[in-house]
Amino acid sequence: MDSHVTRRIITTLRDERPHLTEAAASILAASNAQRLVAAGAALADPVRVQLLAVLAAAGEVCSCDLEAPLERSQPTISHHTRILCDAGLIVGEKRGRWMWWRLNEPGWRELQQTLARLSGPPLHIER
Amino acid sequence: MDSHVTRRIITTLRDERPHLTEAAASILAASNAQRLVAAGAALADPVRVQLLAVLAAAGEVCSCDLEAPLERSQPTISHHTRILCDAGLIVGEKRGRWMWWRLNEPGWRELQQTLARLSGPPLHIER
DNA sequence: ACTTCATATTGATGAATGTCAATGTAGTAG
DNA sequence: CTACTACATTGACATTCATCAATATGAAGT
Repeated sequence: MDSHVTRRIITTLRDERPHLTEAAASILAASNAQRLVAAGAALADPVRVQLLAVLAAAGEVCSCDLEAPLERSQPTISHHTRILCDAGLIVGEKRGRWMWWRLNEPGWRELQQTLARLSGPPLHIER
Repeated sequence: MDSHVTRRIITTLRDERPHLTEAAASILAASNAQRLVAAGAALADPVRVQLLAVLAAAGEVCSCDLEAPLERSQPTISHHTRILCDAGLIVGEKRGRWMWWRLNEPGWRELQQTLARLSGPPLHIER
């Protein structure tokens, strides 16, 4: 018998406790978890983190100007910008032949909210 | 020195533009970037994110009670807890033969500060 | 039209990663 | 000491990923 399992628990689950899965879902819905994983994967590479730092510093940078600071080939830069874009962390705008990238503030806000909810002071960030 | 770069283009780089690298470093130091990459890698797996959600919901859970909700073998659970622990997102305490895991609040705080700095606080977190 | 430049895509390759069975280690109880 | 339990580690395998060369797309200028 598994007896002692959890210590601090949400009131609704205190007695039941069969599936921590449900309690976890109440904190992090599946769709949010999925986006968080994508954001994590985007942040899981030093080149991409450096890329974000460059954008944070310069505000807006085109792809070709990323090759030098990141010391990667053009296809590799394109690969990384795509991953960051898909994760919602940056957005690109094509002007002429240049692709201008910048941080996507809404994406960052959502990420930080998800992390706040997870790391969670058991508070009500609640709508 | 201009230091505070804040987000919009820095005057010193507008014309010069040789090294975005330095401007990026002023926003995200190498050691912080490294920790961010580790945290990102830790969050880049759905099983680990689920594990974090379980801990967030239950407060403290031992390894053996993670196998069922995560639907993974014991070695795999051990593998994931190790990665999350190395990333500073969880901490474990051995009591008896059980390993009790919980979220590591300082680690989360640091991560959120790094993200806030990267995402371009319209503010002055300024040091 | 043609040329040039910036970017995206494809294909290939070596490296990293998630998974589990098998085994090792340590703590508890008998 | 022996047996059992919780967890960690090792080894092997399949998958994913980062990288670049080569090629394709597209946009602007001549």
